Amino acid sequence: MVELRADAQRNLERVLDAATEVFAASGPDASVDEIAKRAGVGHATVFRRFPTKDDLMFAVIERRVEEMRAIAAEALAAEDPGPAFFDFVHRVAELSMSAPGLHKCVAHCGEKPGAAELEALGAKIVARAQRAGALRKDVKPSQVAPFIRDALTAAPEGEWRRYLEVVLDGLRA
Amino acid sequence: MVELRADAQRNLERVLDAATEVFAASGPDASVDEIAKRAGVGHATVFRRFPTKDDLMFAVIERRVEEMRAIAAEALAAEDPGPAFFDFVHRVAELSMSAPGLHKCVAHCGEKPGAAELEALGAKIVARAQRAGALRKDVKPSQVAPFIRDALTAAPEGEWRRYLEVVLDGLRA
DNA sequence: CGTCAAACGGACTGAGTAGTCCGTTTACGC
DNA sequence: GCGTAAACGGACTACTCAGTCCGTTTGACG
Repeated sequence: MVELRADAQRNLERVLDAATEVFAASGPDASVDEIAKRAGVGHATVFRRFPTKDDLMFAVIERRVEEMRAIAAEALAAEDPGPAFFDFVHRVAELSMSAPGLHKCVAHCGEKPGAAELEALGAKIVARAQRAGALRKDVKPSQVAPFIRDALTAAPEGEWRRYLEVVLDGLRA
Repeated sequence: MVELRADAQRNLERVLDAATEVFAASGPDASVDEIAKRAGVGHATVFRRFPTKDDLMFAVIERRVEEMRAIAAEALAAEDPGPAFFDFVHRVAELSMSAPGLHKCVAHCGEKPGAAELEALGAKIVARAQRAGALRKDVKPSQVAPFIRDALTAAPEGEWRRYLEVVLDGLRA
């Protein structure tokens, strides 16, 4: 990726945006044609940047992970660890629950780009909030993320926000 | 279904068995060809009994529901309501967790044949166990099934048995 | 401008799959 | 056995979709 002509760059972004929307809505079975159409390009253009559909899916996920990493960094930089933790969880939950199709995509391409780092950042945020006395200290920081994830995936359609509040209340000091 | 020639009857059973296996393993994306091959018949034979793939999927689910209904009836007939409840839950959990692909099939064909009756039977079993003093009485019988289902679907790969025990312990009087 | 490589996209290929057709085989009653 | 309707299954159609090809367009740069 040495340089990219202006039109190519623009189309690349359009394709990624469209792919995110479509995969988020329809999961990994969405067709490349539909994505190309929504992006306003021919589907050959999609395949020029992403040799296979899986590569495209991978790129979409990577981008989403990057967003989450940014939110995590923000939370780590915030001055008040307690509220920072709760805000972080809410934002990440909102982001990931707004795109149920992407969960299936992640499952589809077993690779989880950057998942480990994200997990580690989450643990740091938890530990910081615990030290600040905002969270109970008898749970391991690394266990909080899976715990919340489980609660979200188990939540019945449209009820995940309530579930999340219950879980968060349970974690408060 | 007035009468069925002996060979037709045999093939019908083979098809249903094969479809159950294949759908359980690969979910709703499994191809009719594969099912037919596993059943040892041509795929036209499958389509003769089940005009569409969805009809076949529906039949497979119906059959599974029937199995569960039988287990529920047994639990209701048992003399000791407490153990009957726990045994019922274990057997149903084992049955449904042994076929993860079928969950996706159920989701695929929105129709859930007999789900309501099954739910009602479950509630009866719970209520009976509560009256016998084996279960805590501060949960509504109708809430127990969804609760357990959530725990199972949320369980990480291969950990569902542990999760189930925790949940069941929580329900004991 | 004029040039040219980069980028484009419509048309094509090939694989897979749901569902149909029809000539052949087989169970079953007589 | 024999005749026949039921059942069978290989071949066929129609369609979708991932991925390729190639003739045309366009942005960048002198």
